Amino acid sequence: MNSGKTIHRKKRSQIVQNCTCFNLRKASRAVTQLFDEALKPSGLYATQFTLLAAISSQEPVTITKLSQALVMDRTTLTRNLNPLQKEGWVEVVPGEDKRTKTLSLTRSGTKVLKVAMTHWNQVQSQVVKTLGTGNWEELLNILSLTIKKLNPY
Amino acid sequence: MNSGKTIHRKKRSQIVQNCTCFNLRKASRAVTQLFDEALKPSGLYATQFTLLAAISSQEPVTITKLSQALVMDRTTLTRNLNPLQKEGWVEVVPGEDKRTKTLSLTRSGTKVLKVAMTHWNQVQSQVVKTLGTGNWEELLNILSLTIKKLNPY
DNA sequence: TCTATTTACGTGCATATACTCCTATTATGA
DNA sequence: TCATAATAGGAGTATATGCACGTAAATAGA
Repeated sequence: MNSGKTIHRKKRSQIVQNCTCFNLRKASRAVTQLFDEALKPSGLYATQFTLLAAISSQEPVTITKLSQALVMDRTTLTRNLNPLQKEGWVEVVPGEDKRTKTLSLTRSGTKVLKVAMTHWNQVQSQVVKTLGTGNWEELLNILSLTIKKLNPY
Repeated sequence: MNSGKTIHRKKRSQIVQNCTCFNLRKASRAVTQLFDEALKPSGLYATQFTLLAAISSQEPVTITKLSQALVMDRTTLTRNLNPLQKEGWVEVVPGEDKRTKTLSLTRSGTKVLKVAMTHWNQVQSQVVKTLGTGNWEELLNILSLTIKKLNPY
């Protein structure tokens, strides 16, 4: 026989197990830890690798525009740029519209990105292999759908 | 005809688009923003709601054990507990093993969790509806698989 | 033209995340 | 028993995230 408390405990356990937000964040933590570890030799965190690659593929790009592409708050992007600027990997210059700032990679930023890509390829392949190609494709597809449907921007 | 630079740009764009880590984090940001907004009336962030619910379903539980269940670094959990302790929602007491600390909800913690559950139910339902039930189930399943296969703990 | 609004961005503040190094307690095994 | 190893946890440091509020530049409209 179950006490009322036990029933509530089970209920709350179900909530945690079913929470879309919790499961996404949990999976993010697991995968981020893998990528951070794999990218260590390059001196980049996973987030920083993403930023450099995104800038590389869109430069010159303004802060607001890039932040929307990344589904990231504008101010978060600004702060995430700081360590990259300190390292001399990203150049931030005023745009033609004096309100804006445009981002681009420096030569040294391009270099570190190139090194990081080797390690990225390895860990990405490892993840695809571990999940199985079919599962990985399903994951990416459903994440894209989720972003598309729930993205506030 | 494409220049070498254009080709590289496309390549890097593909990398960002296909990166497992980037897509998971991006989706996490989108969904977390939704849940944070929905839970605002309760005074909880999404992460804090998760923590309270997890403690509620496992109390009394030690820090290390809970951190493993959440796929979260032990020290991260310790720090995430601080605001919850300050608010008087979580009680931290030494365990029988004097090295450990056991976590449990206070009466006030149980109360705020109950209020938050109402809002959680709403936003969770909204997400399921927006994605479509089938897609949502697929998302949860593939996230579970990902966590299971890639979880370092 | 000139004012009001919109847009782009930064800062202060708070929480989230994890690595490294450290202490205290428990367990092990010679 | 006692020294050593293993375990649980905390503090310092750094990055990641986003809200509220404020400033400067561009735009719209009278």
